[in-house]
Amino acid sequence: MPELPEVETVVRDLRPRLVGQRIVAVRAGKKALRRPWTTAWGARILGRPVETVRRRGKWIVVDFEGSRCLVFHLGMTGRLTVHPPDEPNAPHTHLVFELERGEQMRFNDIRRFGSATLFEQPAALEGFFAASRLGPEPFDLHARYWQGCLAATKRCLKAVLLDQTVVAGVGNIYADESLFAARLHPARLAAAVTKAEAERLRHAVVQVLRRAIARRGSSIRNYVGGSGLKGRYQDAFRAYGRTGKPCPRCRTPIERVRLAGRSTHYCPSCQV
DNA sequence: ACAGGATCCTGGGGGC
DNA sequence: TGCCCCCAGGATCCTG
Repeated sequence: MPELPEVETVVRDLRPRLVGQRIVAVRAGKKALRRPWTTAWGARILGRPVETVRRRGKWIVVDFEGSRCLVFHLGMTGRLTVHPPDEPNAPHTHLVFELERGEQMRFNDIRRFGSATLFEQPAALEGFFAASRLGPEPFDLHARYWQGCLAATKRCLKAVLLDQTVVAGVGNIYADESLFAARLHPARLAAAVTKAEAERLRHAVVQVLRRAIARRGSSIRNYVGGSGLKGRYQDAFRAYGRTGKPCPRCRTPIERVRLAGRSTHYCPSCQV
């Protein structure tokens, strides 16, 4: 579910609620997440103040004083939210972190594609990102690197945008919205686009992501920010989920196809 | 090496 | 109402 704008919103919501606070208790449910939570990890983060809350791609990083960090991925249906202690746990709550002031940060995930992992050192986390070959942030995407990535693959544009080793943070919604904004057909062979088209797409991704962050991301079914608030960018979609509705540029009905295993929405007339 | 498909999971919606 | 099928903001493993 959550792509870069949603994850960024969670991070911004959590930051003022967590930084400077200590975790006084951790409780874990029984069901396994994507990467298994190790019971002993709870004890290793107790009593240390949270130093920073940050984002890398679709990953949420909570750094503690003294070098340990907790890293979350929200998968498709994950939520990381802060609640008053007397509020009952929603179904599918897998981890509860009790904060010293009494509130609780809860990790909830219906489909359990998400994960929570402890790293002992920042270097271990960097090693993990390096091992998974996590690509650069979209906002740091250099023109030559990007053009090189496009030129070096036989895949279509949609598949390249979804590839986290090329650029980190773009998912199905923002891939479609970026391609629409750049007026590029999602099935276009990446290696066949001109330099000008590649630049159009690079700028479109940044613009779409910034606008989505400004609206706190997109809430279609499960997503809420760290404060429990929904996003509003779903009301600004121009292609994603608009199958059969008129293209906001040329009124041609938006079409839907399957590309790179994912539903893909585009205007067959003005995306070329 | 690369690209595409299957797989992990649960729940909601549509059709019959 | 019930059942079955398809669909979903993602990443990883397996195959050809």
